[in-house]
Amino acid sequence: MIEQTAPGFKFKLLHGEHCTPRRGELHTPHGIIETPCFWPVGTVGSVKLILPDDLNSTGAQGMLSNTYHLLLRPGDEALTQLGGLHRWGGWKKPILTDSGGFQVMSLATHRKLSEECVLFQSHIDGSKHILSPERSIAIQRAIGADIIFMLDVCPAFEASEKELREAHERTLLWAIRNRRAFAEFPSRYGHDQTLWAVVQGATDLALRREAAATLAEGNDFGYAIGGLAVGEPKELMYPAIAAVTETLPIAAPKHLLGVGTPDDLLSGIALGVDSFDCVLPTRNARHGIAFTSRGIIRIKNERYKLDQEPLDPDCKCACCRQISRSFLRHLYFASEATAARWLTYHNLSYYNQLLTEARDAIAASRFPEFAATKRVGWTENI
RNA sequence: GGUGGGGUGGCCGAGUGGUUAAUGGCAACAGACUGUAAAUCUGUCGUGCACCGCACUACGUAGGUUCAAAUCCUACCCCCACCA
Repeated sequence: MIEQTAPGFKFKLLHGEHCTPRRGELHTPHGIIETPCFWPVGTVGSVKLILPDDLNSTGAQGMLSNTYHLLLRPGDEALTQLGGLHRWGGWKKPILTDSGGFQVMSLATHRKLSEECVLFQSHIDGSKHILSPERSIAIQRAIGADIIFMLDVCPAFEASEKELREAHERTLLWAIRNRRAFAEFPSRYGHDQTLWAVVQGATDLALRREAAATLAEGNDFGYAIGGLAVGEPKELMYPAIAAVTETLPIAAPKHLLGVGTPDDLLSGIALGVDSFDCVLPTRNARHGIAFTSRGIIRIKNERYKLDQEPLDPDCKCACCRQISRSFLRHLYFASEATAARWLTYHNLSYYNQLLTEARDAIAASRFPEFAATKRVGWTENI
């Protein structure tokens, strides 16, 4: 069995040592995560609309939060005084934090990028905040996340060749500073943290391999694949993922940032990805979309007006056990917050059920067959 | 009975002679969303069709003035307020 350790952490590959898909266990100071797994996104320290207990019952094993947003408020000083996010936010399972690298892209109009750092102008009050590899590590230390990511530069899909190259090179240079800062700044709350590198390179396979190979020399505990699902066609996304997972060390856990749809997860798993995070199940829930084993349901659509079926007859979640599509539609149009809450709860439950089944399928060496039966694309569930 | 105000597309509500099939908002219908500036945003929304265009019907009702009217005039109907 392949296993790698770091203070407070262990990643055990239970299946897929020399091939994909992989089935594993990621031991963290806040519990063991069965991989492949999905991390729901709680940008400001909380998954929107969902209480920690409910998040727990969706089957979520961890939560991803965000450095930039928590820097703006409450700020790292307050976080330190409050004892870190685990203590402050009530979520006791593992926490993963994005470094703020995504905001380099998503908030491109609010930042200035230099060789040294990113200067953000707050989208909330216009105040200025510097995010450098050192600052990002310091803030993630203050948050107390189990897994923290290196500050990277995430290029936009439309980025020019030159911008792409710069983002790639800066990400590699910053990796060194990220590691140094991680070594210099101690963890704060008596539990260990682990630093993962972020691989960029857009859909350029050579660039991806180069980034992965260079970063691998740093012997980081885990790796994240960034800069995908930002608008590029899927035919380009999947090879980019493969280029990275093939190049990185087998023993290291690999996270695919910001992906994706249920089908993307199945594809990612097949390519050797161990974990995912994405806003899709939560954001789309608020926008009236449910993911189901038979396709998506746009609950606003008229055809669900008198539909007494549950969202997904095969789903075991509390929503599918208790209320119908028509009632959800009614709640949605009545602008009841519970509509979005039910849908968020269902979507997260659905994602986690899918991954639980995927892990079982991997363990039973029948993942390809399993995945084939689960792919639904973006077809509508009627 | 008198005086004043008002009747606009499913609803509310702008518009007081000419780029008006008629601003907005709501409702309705459809779509987008992938490390969350998003419980947000976009499109359609009188009818018909050969539907990036054309035709028809529309601003209480009926007439009238005018090259041109939701907008001006007359009558009538209805609603609201106040006064008798």
